Amino acid sequence: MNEDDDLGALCAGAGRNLAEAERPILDAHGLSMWQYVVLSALATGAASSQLVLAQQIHYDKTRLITLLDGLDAAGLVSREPDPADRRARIVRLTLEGIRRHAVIRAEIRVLEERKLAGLSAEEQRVLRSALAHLANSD
Amino acid sequence: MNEDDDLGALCAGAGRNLAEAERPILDAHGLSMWQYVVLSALATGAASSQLVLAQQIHYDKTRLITLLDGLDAAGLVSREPDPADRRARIVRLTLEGIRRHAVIRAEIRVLEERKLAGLSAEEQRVLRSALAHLANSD
DNA sequence: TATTGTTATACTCTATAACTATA
DNA sequence: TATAGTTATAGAGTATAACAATA
Repeated sequence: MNEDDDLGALCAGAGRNLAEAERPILDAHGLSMWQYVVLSALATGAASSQLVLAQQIHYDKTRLITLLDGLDAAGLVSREPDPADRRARIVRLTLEGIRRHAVIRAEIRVLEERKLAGLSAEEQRVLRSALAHLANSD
Repeated sequence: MNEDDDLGALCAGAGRNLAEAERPILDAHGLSMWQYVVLSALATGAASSQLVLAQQIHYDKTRLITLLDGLDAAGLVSREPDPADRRARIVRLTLEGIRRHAVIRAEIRVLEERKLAGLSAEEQRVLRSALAHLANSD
């Protein structure tokens, strides 16, 4: 992976490296990457519907169902009908879901710090800022 | 996509954004993303075997075959037996492959510059350097 | 009539195993 | 015996269509 590669190739390489390193952590907790993505999304607040959650994480609404089934069975998320629109189901973390997500995230943060070793604090700040910029640019 | 998200999520978000923007360019040239990845890998020099090429781009050697079949049929790559080991086939870009890759890469670079607008030259340099570091870190 | 959640189905992508040829 | 390329098959992942409940 070379610095004058396409930007997309660089992002893909970094993302693959991180994903491979995170897999053992998620495996140890019995979660898939997508399930962890759901927990992370819900950690910032409940989703007003499953459709909204699916769009938020760029995932298919039909596939989200089995994903939530697993998290529900594990007691990590709850789905309750929205009183204001009983078609929709509000998805939120349970107390156990909050705790489990915090544990996994902490482990992943430790891993990230190891991966980022060698970069200055300023370089790390620019990296995060630039990636966020790219993710939201048109 | 928020700056204090997991680094993996940030890379995934930036990578998805770039990939979606690049798709129309590749579609216009009748190539898949993986086929472009092959052209890019070969642009830096011929691959001594298909197995080496597969490992280089983190792709399955069995899937690489149909990928190369397509590129071969399009006249963009050639596969010749290695005189030193006739089991292996040396893969290289044809003249047309070199030309086509250069054209596509130029279009992608223009796109990248648009995506990077808003970041200073120094920030862009740090971004590329940090991503290359992440892609190769243990 | 439109939308949410759901299920069922088809399709694509990826991984595994076995075969041929060379070494 | 081991390896490169290939093919065929099975499996996982993803997308599409149709249905029930509610708006």
